[in-house]
Amino acid sequence: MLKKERHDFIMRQINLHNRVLTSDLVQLLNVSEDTIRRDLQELVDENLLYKVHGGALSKSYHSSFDDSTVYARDSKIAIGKKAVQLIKDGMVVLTGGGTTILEFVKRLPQGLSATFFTISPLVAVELAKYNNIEVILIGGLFSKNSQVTYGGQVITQLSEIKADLCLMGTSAIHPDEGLTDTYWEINQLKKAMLACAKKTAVLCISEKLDIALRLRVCPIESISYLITELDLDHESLSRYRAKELNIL
Amino acid sequence: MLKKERHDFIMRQINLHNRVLTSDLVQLLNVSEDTIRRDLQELVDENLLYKVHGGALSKSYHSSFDDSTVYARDSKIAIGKKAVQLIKDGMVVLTGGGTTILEFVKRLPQGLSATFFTISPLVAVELAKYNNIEVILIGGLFSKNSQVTYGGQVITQLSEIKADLCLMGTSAIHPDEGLTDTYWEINQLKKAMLACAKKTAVLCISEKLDIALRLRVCPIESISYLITELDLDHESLSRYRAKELNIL
DNA sequence: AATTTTATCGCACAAACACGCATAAAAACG
DNA sequence: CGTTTTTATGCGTGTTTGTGCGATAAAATT
Repeated sequence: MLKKERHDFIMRQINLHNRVLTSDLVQLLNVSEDTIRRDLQELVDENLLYKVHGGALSKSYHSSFDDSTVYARDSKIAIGKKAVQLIKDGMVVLTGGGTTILEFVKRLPQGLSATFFTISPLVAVELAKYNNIEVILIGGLFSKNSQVTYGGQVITQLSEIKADLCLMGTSAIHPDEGLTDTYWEINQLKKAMLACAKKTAVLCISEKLDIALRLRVCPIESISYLITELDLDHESLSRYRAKELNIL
Repeated sequence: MLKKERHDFIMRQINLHNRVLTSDLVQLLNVSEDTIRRDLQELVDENLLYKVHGGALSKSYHSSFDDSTVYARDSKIAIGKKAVQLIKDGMVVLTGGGTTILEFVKRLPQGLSATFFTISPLVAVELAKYNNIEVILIGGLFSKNSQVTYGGQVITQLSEIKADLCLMGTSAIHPDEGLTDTYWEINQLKKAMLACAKKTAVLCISEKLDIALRLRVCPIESISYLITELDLDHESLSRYRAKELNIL
């Protein structure tokens, strides 16, 4: 392999994952650590990346990437980390959209090998950064509000899927009313998603607890895991703890 | 073997494999290293390839890396503006992916009312910013390299669509060889896209002109519009002007 | 503080390269 | 036709570049 090709490869990895480990590159490219270090140094000289102990970072990662505008980002990161624990190698996972799911995806382990179905283009793009994850985007009408695909076609396709786990964000959850929503189409969509997965995890920031909206998606019993940013023994969760529900 | 024949051979290798090693050429062509080096140098002087230590790379091999800063952005904006002229109210448009298409989408007029099918999640998200555009994302396997959906499911869905216009980016276009590509799946995809649209516009920055890759998508006659950033009377376009093709 | 991981430096060696020169075939010319 | 000029190629020699190895230093981890 030519040096230039190696450089291109490294830059592709960097642009894809925003970071790269020296040790990974050694394996992937089958050259010595010295060579990788020299490559990285040369790319630094060309001002194409930042070098750090153990690997390198994308230049654009720090400057142009601004997700600080995400509402309650810290909570969502905490939820994302917890959700990652549910994912094992070889699983088939179905996800919805939303910023919480996105934070979850960003925190998946690099080497994970799994199959992900998703109705969110943004989630698909983020998932594509993992080499060993197969990503299937479910197509259909694209919703301008919630940035996911919806409609009859989506529901038809969902009915053909059998997933081990479904991860979804939520608009509202209530200990008695269960999962609820405001829009008919989204409601239908969530029902279909639930129906095709063995287990369901709901990702939910604490401020959406104890709220019930107009349309019912499912009772609380249909949910396998509730993941919030709160401690397990937090008072707000007591009424959920009583139910048949794993709380993370 | 004549020098010209050798040059042609080298260019063919480059366009086919994106790269070539000096040592391989020595063997294949049965000449000394010096001769190969001189050949490569001459091809560099003609601006036909990129020479590196150990061999040479295709000029158009910018393909999938360089994500952070859009390559040749100004050209792509110019192309996008031209392409917008083809879009009228009420049209059904099918688009591929890529940075050129994205620049096109960003330049659509605000009030436009139309239906867009797309295989690119990023394009879908961008299109969703227009209130009167209905966006349908075609789902399927998601390609990590080209960031579009592909595979059997996509092709099946495409076969059910009838679009007025198909807009696609391109890897390579050649006056005699037509549209060509390197990957089988993308090749199949483009064929399917062409098949379901009444007219096709190819968006192509000038440096991808006159290049032929391994797999053929369609002859030049199947294309309705060729859109580049060049002036209409630019010399590089003369060989395309001869064909049945609208040049913008 | 001890241990492991990652970096840095100098060196060695092979592969790739540039340059001048020699040769020979092809082309141009009287 | 013979001579000169041009072009194309290969060889020898010295140089540069790319890569890996070992020893040592620095950083992270325990």
